[in-house]
Amino acid sequence: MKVEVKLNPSKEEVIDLFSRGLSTEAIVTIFARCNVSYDGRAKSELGLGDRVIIIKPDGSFLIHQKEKREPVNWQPPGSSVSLKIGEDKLILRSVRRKPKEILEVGLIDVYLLSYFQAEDYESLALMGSEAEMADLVFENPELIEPGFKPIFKEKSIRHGIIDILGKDKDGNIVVLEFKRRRADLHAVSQLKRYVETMREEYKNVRGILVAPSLTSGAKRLLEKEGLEFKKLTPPKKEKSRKGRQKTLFD
Amino acid sequence: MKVEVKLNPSKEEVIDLFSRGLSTEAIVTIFARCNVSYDGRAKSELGLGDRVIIIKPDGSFLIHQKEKREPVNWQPPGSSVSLKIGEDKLILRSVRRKPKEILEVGLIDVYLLSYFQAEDYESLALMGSEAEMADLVFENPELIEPGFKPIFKEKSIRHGIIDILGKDKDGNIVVLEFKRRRADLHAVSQLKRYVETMREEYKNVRGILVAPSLTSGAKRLLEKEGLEFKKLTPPKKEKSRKGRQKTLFD
DNA sequence: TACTACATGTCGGGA
DNA sequence: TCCCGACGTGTAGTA
Repeated sequence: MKVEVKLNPSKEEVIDLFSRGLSTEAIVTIFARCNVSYDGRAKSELGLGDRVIIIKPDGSFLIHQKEKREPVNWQPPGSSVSLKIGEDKLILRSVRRKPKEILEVGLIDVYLLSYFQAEDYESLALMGSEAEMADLVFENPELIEPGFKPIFKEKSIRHGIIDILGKDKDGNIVVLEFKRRRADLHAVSQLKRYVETMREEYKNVRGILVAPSLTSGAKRLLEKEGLEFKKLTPPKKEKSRKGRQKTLFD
Repeated sequence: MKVEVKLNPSKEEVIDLFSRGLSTEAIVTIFARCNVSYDGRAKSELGLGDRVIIIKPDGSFLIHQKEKREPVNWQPPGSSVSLKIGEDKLILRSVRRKPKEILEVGLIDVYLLSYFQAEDYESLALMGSEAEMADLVFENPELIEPGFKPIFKEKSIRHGIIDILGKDKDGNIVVLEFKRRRADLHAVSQLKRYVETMREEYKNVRGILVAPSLTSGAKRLLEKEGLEFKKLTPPKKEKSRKGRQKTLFD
């Protein structure tokens, strides 16, 4: 049986179903009225309300309110969960070792408890990352400018890691920084850091920010610093593989 | 009835329960074998497997595999969901308008479908943020050094926003940048950007990175740039309120 | 483990 | 709306 579910379970049924879910490497999902305390890197309190609680077999622990993409509280993979019997309620507790973090959920009223023995051997194939932009340029340097020659990819230097380091047709050293989305001040600062580091050792160092667009502030700073911009949108091509996956959109 | 649930629902039952869940502003949760296609800012494909799907009344759409804190695919709040009848399967589709993004889930086998009319009027009270560090220093400037006088908080300048801008006992301008956790290269670059912007107009500008600690690289860059470090850990004090919330830890 | 940087980041605040 | 920066960011890759 892949799924077990109990509506309005008693305390004993919660304990039973929860422990069976845990031991069978299932995803445990709980709909409950609860309050939540967290203490770790920060500290938080959440008063009573109805939430969806998900506990994954890898220790991930999610508490979702009825809005937003983000869980209101959580614990990352590797955390250890336990269910304790409090005075008048059950308490779910998840502990992370390093850094030490404790999440406690007071289960005031459990509306539903379920577990799901999910079988999943697939992982996501994503297209359009910054890495793919850099790969594309490394293979097709003329996308930057005629005569550009990439030399290093992911080149570690004193104060960071340069996406692509190369030379232009005049022998200038060129630092490329890629952004898959509109580049902001942060991106310019990053490029500037790499360029300044290279200039400690070399003359004639150019810095080019490669992105689909720039924020107004990024453009301002880029120009002030004498850095350059090259418009390029990340490719959404599938990486060449033997068996091509058909998509739902086909 | 707050919760409705159906094990191994038929197509018709999926359609019925799903639409009732949507119309009642409930959180809809589905355990299913599915495949997923996404196209928008990036593009992705996910082959067949068992996942937990959550659709919130604000349009948030989450697809969780059995590992990790992060959903493998998602749609943010404001997206519009619909359920279509495909040739041999149901297809869940969520559309975001701007930027245009489409998420499609092919429901091969629905093990469980439920909805949960969650009532929740509470929001998270979090302690230990960077903003609280800055507030603390604004109230207690001597935490930085004797004679420090904070003047502006969240001061917008040409290339960014300075956390705290003030003067030291000798009349030097002081830029403070706060990090609630170990500060890295990025943090130093950020501080350097603010300091350089201020130096366009003023002499004697100091920059101090205020954080619990520094990465090795951050320390290296900070020293090279003549910037300073002040160790400070974010406070986890509750903001003063009338009714103090008792925690589960009490 | 620490460091570095990406992310379909998400989210909130301010102009 | 865009811009800017924080986030208990999480996550992957690498030394």
